[in-house]
Amino acid sequence: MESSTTHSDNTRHRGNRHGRSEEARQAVLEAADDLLAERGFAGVTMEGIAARAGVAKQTIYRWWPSKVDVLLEAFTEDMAEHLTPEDLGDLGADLRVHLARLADFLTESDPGAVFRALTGQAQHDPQLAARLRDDHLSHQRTRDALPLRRAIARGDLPADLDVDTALDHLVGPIHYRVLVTGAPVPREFTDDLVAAFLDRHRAGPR
Amino acid sequence: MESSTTHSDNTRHRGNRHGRSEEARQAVLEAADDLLAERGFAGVTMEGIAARAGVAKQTIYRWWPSKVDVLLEAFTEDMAEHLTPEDLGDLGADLRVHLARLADFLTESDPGAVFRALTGQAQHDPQLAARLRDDHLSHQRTRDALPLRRAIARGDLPADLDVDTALDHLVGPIHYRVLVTGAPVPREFTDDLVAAFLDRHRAGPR
Amino acid sequence: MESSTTHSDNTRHRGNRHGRSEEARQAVLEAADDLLAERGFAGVTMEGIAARAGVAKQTIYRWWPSKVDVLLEAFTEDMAEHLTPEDLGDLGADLRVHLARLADFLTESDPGAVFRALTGQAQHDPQLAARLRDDHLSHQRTRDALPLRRAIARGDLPADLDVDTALDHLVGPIHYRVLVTGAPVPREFTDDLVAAFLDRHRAGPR
Amino acid sequence: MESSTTHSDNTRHRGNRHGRSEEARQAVLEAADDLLAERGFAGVTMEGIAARAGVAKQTIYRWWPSKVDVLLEAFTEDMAEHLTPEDLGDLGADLRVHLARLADFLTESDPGAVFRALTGQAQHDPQLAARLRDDHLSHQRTRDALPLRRAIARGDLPADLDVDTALDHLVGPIHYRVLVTGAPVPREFTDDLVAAFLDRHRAGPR
DNA sequence: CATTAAGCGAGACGGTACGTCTAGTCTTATG
DNA sequence: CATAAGACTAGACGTACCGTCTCGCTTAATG
Repeated sequence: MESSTTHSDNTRHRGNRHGRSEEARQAVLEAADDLLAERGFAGVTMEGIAARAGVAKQTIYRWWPSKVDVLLEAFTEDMAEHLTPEDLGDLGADLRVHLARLADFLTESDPGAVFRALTGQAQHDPQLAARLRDDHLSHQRTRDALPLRRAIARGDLPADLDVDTALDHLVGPIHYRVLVTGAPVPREFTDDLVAAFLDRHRAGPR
Repeated sequence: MESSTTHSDNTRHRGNRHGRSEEARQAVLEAADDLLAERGFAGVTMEGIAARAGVAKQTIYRWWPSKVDVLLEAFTEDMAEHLTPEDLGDLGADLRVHLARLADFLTESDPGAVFRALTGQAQHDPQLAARLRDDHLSHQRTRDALPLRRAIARGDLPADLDVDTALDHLVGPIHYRVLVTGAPVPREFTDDLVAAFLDRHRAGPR
Repeated sequence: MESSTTHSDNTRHRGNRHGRSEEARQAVLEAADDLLAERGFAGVTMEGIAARAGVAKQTIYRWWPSKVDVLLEAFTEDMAEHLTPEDLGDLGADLRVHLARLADFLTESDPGAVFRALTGQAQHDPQLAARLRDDHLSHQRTRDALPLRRAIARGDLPADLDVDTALDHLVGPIHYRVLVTGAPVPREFTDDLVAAFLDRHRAGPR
Repeated sequence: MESSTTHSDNTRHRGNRHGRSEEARQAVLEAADDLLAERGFAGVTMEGIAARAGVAKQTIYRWWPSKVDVLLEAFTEDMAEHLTPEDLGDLGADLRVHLARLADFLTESDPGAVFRALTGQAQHDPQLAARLRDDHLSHQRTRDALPLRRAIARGDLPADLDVDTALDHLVGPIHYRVLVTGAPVPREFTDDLVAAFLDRHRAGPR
């Protein structure tokens, strides 16, 4: 939350040679988030963000190339702490909790809505798609994989498990419902995904 | 002015008391398709379609409410015959072939690109999402389900199988790769999906 | 005042394939005039004209390249009938009346204010200067010369009079006061200009 | 870095408690002049001057209220020595030389171009008009009047001559050509103005 | 000789207007 | 009566300057 200003007094600067105004930055990110929530992606415009944030358009263009960059930063800031799976010491429990939280994040939360919008826009914009993958998705997949890696370390899963493919089987159907069919993603659905995964990979060898 | 219309009368009407011009309709659909292929979704504009099709904007608005409707109709027309699973008499074979064709359709084909664009846009537009589901997705899911229903009829799958959930497990990871991670979807991946499904549901009765 | 529409009913069209909207044209010209009168040249902006005229900016740009073109057209329309010297049959009387009216036009009238603004702007813009000269000034000088030409025809002035130079002597000091010194241009001043001219050119030969 | 500062200390201060930086002042004036010459009045912007002069915008605003003030100062500095009529002891000769130099100044010189631009801008800005009159024009008119006043003192012109009006007759047509018609102002034209003046005012007493 | 205060370059800020683009509506003449 | 043509209102786009505001540096007179 502490921007890279050199001084550390309580007086908030409003933009000068030390760098940008943290105040303006926050106002822009919040305005973008609010507009997305209230009016949808098409309702997020540079003019709208500027007006709502009480900021000049040029200030937005100075720091963000486009409105998706604003949303991307807002998104990154919002989630950060979210969606890191707990370590309950049990693969099944870890996965059940994590997938349920993932489903909830994607379908219910505000940052989840931003994610859906950005993923939608990424279908039209390969550069955005790449940025989403590099800046966000790769980290999330690393977090998603934690329960599997811990289970492998414990010997609860075979050491040669194809983790990437396993993740796709686990989270793919959730994203599919969210992005394509629009069907709800209840706890039974995520639990069943975990059950299918455990059936195959843990029951087999034992 | 000579477009590839399907009918072959020598007298081409251009819109009059006989009803709408098939010529104009085809020109619009093709122009929209071409623009999507050449310049991406943002490059598809009503003005652009009209200019390219040699058609007045009003003519487009008369028959289609928005540009996504044009794309939707072009898409529907294009796919129709695609993606109806064959009946080889064997569940595993049916699914393997079908999922491989689905993956190929989504990642390689022109209508697949339209589908990705429309699904992307549907994230911003709930009405489009509903229309996509009603006009297209529901039919596709019915087709996707055919191998499962045949297997149930044959007794190769339990009668109480939750077909919807099963479909989500089968096609969800494919869509996830296509829409989210951008990873390729090779034959091994789709075959593995089928293997996981068969392990779980056919091994049981054995 | 009758624009070049082909039909002649009383129904005012609002822009279609027959051509532009006369309604919009008039609204733009009036708005520009009003703004110049109320807020000065800097207060005349494309956005301001559009807002005041209840017209889209694009409509202005469609027909006029810049705000000075709008003012130029407004000016041309406004003056037309003005400043054609009467024929009283007497050189002195003709000139005295005409110069007095010219002075009044330049210092008091609304179109005179537009003329001053345009002439001011022409100092920054050679193209505007050329257009002002070609479209307006040359015609005005032809009108200004009428009394002289009639006097020559009557034999009241020598046939070899340098009319251009004579005009400069007559109207130059008036413009100088208006544009440079800002001094008032009373009737005595214009009458004196005429007296000086007559002293030299008519009194001499006789 | 070597600018033409008037003081000649070896240590050039760059602005401190002793007062403003002469270096910065000169750089600003030169930059404004250069921009006017190269890009016209519209090309003279505060940002442009600052960038070209290597000076902060604030420094300009600290000393000049607007860009026309910068130009006005540059202009005043440039002309000063120009356009003071010589005393040849003969009214006709004095006037002929002076008007020719005036015409040349207005049409050919760099400061003449600045004068035209400022006079143009003054049509849009009454405050600038007043300042131009007070700071510059009044002095110039005093200088212009010198030959007349000397002739009056010598008895070559009537003591009750209306000097102001006489000046308007002499220099008005020149300014009119420069500012309005754009016609050239050759020596014959200025000589003829003098001839007309002498005819009227010197011939009388004869 | 350290302090202090003014001028400086730098540059971010809230704004306004620019000129362009596309959306979606409307009107008319043609076939 | 559907069409091509195209003018219309509306509003977002991204850019250029405006004039204001810190900020940290430099510098010379003051204490």
